[in-house]
Amino acid sequence: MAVKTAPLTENQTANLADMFRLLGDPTRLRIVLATLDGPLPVGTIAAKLDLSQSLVSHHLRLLRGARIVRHERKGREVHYQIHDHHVACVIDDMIAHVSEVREAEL
Amino acid sequence: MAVKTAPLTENQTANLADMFRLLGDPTRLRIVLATLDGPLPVGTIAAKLDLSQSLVSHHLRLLRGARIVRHERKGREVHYQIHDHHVACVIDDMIAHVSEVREAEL
DNA sequence: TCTCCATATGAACACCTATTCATATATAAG
DNA sequence: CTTATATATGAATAGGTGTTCATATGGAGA
Repeated sequence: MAVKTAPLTENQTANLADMFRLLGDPTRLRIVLATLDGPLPVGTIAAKLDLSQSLVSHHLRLLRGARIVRHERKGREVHYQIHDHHVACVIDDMIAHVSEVREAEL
Repeated sequence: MAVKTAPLTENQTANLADMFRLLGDPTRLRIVLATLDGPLPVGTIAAKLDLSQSLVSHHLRLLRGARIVRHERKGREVHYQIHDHHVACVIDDMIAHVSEVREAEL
């Protein structure tokens, strides 16, 4: 199936690149992957990934700004989860692609 | 639909991040988007996007290494196109996501 | 109020990388 | 072999950013 590609505006291209760029850092990507499992407080994410609380918070701020994750206060904690299932799909597709490439290599 | 996420190995996560990172640069993304239209020689891509030949070549090298694009010699020219339709799908999904987000904002 | 805990934020630095410029390689034609 | 065109490559640099450390903010309980 050929893909129809209507030309994107400059802003659309920039937004698109931003999304990819934010997912392009290994640490940040690990954080995003962690938020796929469900709403998790910042401290739990940091502990699970063995990262400093500050670093996780910095990254979550960026991810929040791009609407890759959503947050919700629960008492003193702030729980983060993937923003929507569309973002999750994009990530899953890329995982599938990477897997296929690896298979083709072997 | 909830997404089942089998934990990825360190290498898989790194590969995944690399794919996203390569698509995360605006200039490189524009080049990738251009290759969606079909096999194009380097010079044509450079001209169409108003970029230097050297810059385009550098980026194509990286994209080739990650199997995001494929190349084929045609006489003196080297034609580039998107590597496979799976990569095209990932990009289209992200475009759709960005579009949806923009709509939700207005 | 004060204290504790969880998270956010600001500044500073070190590293990475996108870009440019110059040059090399490769293919085709005379 | 020489010339011309198309692409690739190497080095150098300027700007961006991921990380750390220190500190601030904010909610919960006494």
